[in-house]
Amino acid sequence: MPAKATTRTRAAGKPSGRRTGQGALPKISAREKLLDAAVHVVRQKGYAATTVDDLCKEAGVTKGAFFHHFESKEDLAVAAAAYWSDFTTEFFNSAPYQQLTDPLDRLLGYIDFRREILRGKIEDFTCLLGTMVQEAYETSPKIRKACDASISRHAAAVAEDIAAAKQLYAPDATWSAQELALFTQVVMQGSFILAKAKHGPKAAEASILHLKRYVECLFNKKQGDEP
Amino acid sequence: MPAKATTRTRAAGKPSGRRTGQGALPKISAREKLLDAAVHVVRQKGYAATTVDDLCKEAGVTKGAFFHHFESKEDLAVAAAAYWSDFTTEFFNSAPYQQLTDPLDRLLGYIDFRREILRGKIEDFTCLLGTMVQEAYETSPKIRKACDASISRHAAAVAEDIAAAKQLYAPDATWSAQELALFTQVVMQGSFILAKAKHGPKAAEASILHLKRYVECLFNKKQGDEP
DNA sequence: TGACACATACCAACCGGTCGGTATGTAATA
DNA sequence: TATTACATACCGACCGGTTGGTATGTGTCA
Repeated sequence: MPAKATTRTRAAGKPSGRRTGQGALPKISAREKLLDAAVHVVRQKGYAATTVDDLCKEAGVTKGAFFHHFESKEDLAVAAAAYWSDFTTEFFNSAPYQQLTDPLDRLLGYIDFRREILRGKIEDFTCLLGTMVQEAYETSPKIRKACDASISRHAAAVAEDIAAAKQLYAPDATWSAQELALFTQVVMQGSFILAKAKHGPKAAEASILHLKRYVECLFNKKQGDEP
Repeated sequence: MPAKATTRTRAAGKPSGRRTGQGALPKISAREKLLDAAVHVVRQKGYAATTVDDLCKEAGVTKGAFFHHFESKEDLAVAAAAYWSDFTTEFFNSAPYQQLTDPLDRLLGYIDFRREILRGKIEDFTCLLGTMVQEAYETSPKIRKACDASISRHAAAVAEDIAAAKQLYAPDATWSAQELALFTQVVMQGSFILAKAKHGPKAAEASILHLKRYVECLFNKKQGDEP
């Protein structure tokens, strides 16, 4: 029952554009509904296999609305990458590990957190950017660049903590914070592919644990076993 | 003129089935030409975006030939996964690092080798399986299973060396050879995604170097810096 | 009243797959 | 050896449904 209520809140069809200011239902535009739909459907079926009609159906809008807000399917993909980037930035910024004061704790907390959120359906925890760039890197430069920008943005945020931790605990190490941050993203993206191949998150979780152990190794932490 | 001659040799229509035993031209069937085409085109455009006509054109055969050898596009994808698996198995089995006698040397040689072959066009060094499973894990169970089987086959080969190295140099370690082998594949697959996003292999190379450093760490090797 | 945010109706190109047919090879029979 | 019978490999025109995209209508709000 709570589930149904939650869904209805912003899903169902007709009386969509009600109430501008007052109290409830801040109104969700067709544009945002389509972006939400893209985030869900593309992660499930892939970009090329997702049709404009699929997205309209999922969003509960018509094709007219789609092409009113987006020039093309490719245009929507670019917008979805930015939308996803904003969403995940907010998501990780408000995650519990951000409260930790030590940058190395925060980094390890980030890695733990990424492992912990591997729950539920695969299309709900995998990454939109990795999915899209894998398909479109060659055929659509715009999508490729949008995905690159969003991945790099997230990596840069991780790199900040890495750089701070390095200055504190391993100032003379030869590796760079930038590259290590990208390596964390490599492990995440690779984990998603393994999760898809094996239809479950187990191998992905184990891989992220390996990543954690590696980071601890780089910072000369003792082999702390705490799953 | 040589170009035309070369193309004619195995492409053009009529006198296809010549010479059974004698000297030259062992004859390449339409089936194999289509599998080769799939390996190339799917890695470039993705599975869903690759049309049957694309593959026929690339292979220089007609649609009739396609559906004579394969029941469907999905059927070809499954066959291509096995074809790819056979090809890569042979490829890695005959790689130079296999000559090394120490299993840990062989493992590190494998990782170096995987980094070294990140050359040329992206679609020529990325993995068909990762590309296909990313798109089809949910929509095509057959393709998903075929990709899983081929990835697992390769991982199992890597796991053999890891297990042997572990017995020799780290018999009491808590990690399993199986999981570490899967982790190497996670790093490879993730590296390909980063290479696609950044349109170049640099970040991928750096990540595979991190993987090597991690393996050295697990085996208590000193930080050997030798790019 | 005009700009905006949609909905409806529609199209041409394209896609996976089918189908009738041909060319060539092969094995049995006479 | 010639004939028949059948199998394999392949061709390419064709089909119906789908796809991204367009043209046009309509209600709402400033």
